[in-house]
Amino acid sequence: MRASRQVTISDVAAASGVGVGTVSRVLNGAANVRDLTRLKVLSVIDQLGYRPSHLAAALSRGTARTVAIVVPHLTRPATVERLAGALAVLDAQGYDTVVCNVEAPAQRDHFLAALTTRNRVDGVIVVSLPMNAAQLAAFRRAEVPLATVDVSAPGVPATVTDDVAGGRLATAHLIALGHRRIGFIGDKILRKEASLGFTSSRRRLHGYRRELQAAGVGADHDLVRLGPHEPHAAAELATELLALADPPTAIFAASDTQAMGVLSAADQVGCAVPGKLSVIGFDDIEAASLRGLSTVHQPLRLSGSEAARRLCALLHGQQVRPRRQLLPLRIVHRASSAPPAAGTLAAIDRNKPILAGKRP
Amino acid sequence: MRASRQVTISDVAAASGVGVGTVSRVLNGAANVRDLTRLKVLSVIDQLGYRPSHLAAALSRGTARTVAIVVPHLTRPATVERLAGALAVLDAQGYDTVVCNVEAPAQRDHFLAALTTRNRVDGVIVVSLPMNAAQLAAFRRAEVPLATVDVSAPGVPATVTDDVAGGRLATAHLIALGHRRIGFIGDKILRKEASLGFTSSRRRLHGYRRELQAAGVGADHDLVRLGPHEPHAAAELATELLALADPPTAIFAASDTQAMGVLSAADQVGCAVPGKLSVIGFDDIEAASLRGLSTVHQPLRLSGSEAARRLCALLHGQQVRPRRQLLPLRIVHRASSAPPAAGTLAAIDRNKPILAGKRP
DNA sequence: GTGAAAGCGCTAACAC
DNA sequence: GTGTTAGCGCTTTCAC
Repeated sequence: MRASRQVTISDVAAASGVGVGTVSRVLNGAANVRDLTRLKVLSVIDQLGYRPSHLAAALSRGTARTVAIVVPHLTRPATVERLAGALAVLDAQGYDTVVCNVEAPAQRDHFLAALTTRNRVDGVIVVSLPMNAAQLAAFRRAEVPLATVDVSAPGVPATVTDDVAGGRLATAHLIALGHRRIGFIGDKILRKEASLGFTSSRRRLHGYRRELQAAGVGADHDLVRLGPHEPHAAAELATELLALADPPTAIFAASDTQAMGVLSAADQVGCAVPGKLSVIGFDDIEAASLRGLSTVHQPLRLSGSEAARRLCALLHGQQVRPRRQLLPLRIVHRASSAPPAAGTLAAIDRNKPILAGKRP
Repeated sequence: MRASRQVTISDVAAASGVGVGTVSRVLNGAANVRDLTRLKVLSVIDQLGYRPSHLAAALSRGTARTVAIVVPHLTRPATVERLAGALAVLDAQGYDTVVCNVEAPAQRDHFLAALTTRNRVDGVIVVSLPMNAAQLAAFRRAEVPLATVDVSAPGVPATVTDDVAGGRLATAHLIALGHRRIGFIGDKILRKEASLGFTSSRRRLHGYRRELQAAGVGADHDLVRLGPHEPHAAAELATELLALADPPTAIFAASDTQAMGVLSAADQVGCAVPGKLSVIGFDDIEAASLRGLSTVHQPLRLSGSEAARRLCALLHGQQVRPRRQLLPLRIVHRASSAPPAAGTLAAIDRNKPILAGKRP
């Protein structure tokens, strides 16, 4: 048909005077091949410039040795850190990794649907994105193993942290320092169709409220501000908070990204950190250490690599246990948080004991 | 052989009372199928729960509709921005994208070699990584189309900026503000085996030197400091510079990441920016705008999307022209750069005219 | 508009 | 150890 065909495994077999099976064994490093035969085959491969077809091998084998990872907002530092963790493991295990960057719900649904195509990928890691029942069912039907990071789904191995506990940790840190008026800045909750459905900010807010309550600190609804995830948006909200008649002495931002915005807002309005305002974030991205931001550390990279490791186990037919893997959280106390200024402290009741037991 | 086989296209064909060819046409949305036939086939597909095999289709078609992108240091903001740009285009064009994150030379060589396997990927985008002649030859032999970002190779479509010009731009900006003692902080040049071979920092340094010379400003060798790319390393170098008997009044950092380190070092030693020290970076990553860092803007996201667009053109058999696509650079003047303090200015010759024409 | 048949290039099971 | 062979599940001519 075609003028000059590609060199195939049978060409190599013919030229080496062996069968295709033997060539395949050489190619795949199977043990049972005589050294002499191997050398002969190898030299013919070289002479003929033979290059195996990845696709043909994959079809024959029945697996592409490829994994997909679906991540929202790839460019966010926390996301890319997780991605890097997963890639490192997948790579070491010999899997190609297809990255699906999701910026909108439609995209998420598109990817999730496409990945259940048979033989497309051996497994999928889903990061932070809640899946609906239909999507989960599709994966189950397609028998495409799934592992998640930062989100749970029934029957799916998940690598998560306790965001509620993290919210409490952050809040407790500020309370322990003596703060009583503590603001919260997090993600705005959008209507379902427009949103990717992240839950971490909401859960951290929940932790914040619980901890305030547990400490007997009255919650001021006005100190909770929600907006887009971008630092600039967080900066605006922080500016509002600082302009209040009775401004907070500390702000807990639901992510380091947003905390960066708070820091820059404080800078802008000449509010000293931590002198007049303490700030704590969440995640412990690289920028946090550089700017001396106190934060709740979560092992981002590890979350990616653990999910990958667990997916690989699944692909090897092994059991994954526990189903829900809980990664630890801890406070990292840096320069952005300190006891409130004396003048502010004067306003609070020094005799009331601060609830203990939650300190980092 | 196996107890219950997967549903294949011929099962669908049989159940629909048509040939496999017709089913294939329906699957691929070919025009020449009667509506009634199409509906029938579609309903059978649904009934049988048939899911096409991606691999089989790919082998038969001869292409995996997959592209690989090889990026160094994925987690760096500039890198991930480029990646996101490329992914968006590749995605829209219907390609899966395999991401290869390179952190060390051995990994780079491994990926580059693996990607020339036949039928593995339809094309490859290489970011920032210089390739040697053997690697380029391998791609040519394998007929795997290549496009590069931020690095050039003979015969390969490249999407780049003029880093030397960028270095001059940054330096000219500082000179125009009145600075004469201008420090430079960039990447240390490692021995070849240990290094990924990035050239941008070196080229920006070159631009810095050229511009100083063109402006008739004497270059002080002691003001040029090279180290690891990490902000902390840059911070250390900046601290050294600021501790000099005759410290610089401005620092040009070869990347925003390093500039962040400079900013935090200045903060640390109580050196006001831009009061006592002006700082300019390079890249214009998101953090730069947040921190008010003056910088040389380069269109990072665009560089990724353009390379992807050009690779796609190549894959469609189209010519790509010009071979070397030069993306524009421009100064973004923010709060971190300003004229030097009066006391410092006094030391320089006010009568000597500042070379003009290079201002942003 | 549709069916039949010839690959695509490999892996793996089995026989020797 | 090594050769033989039967798939893997599609796409794509080419007739009709």
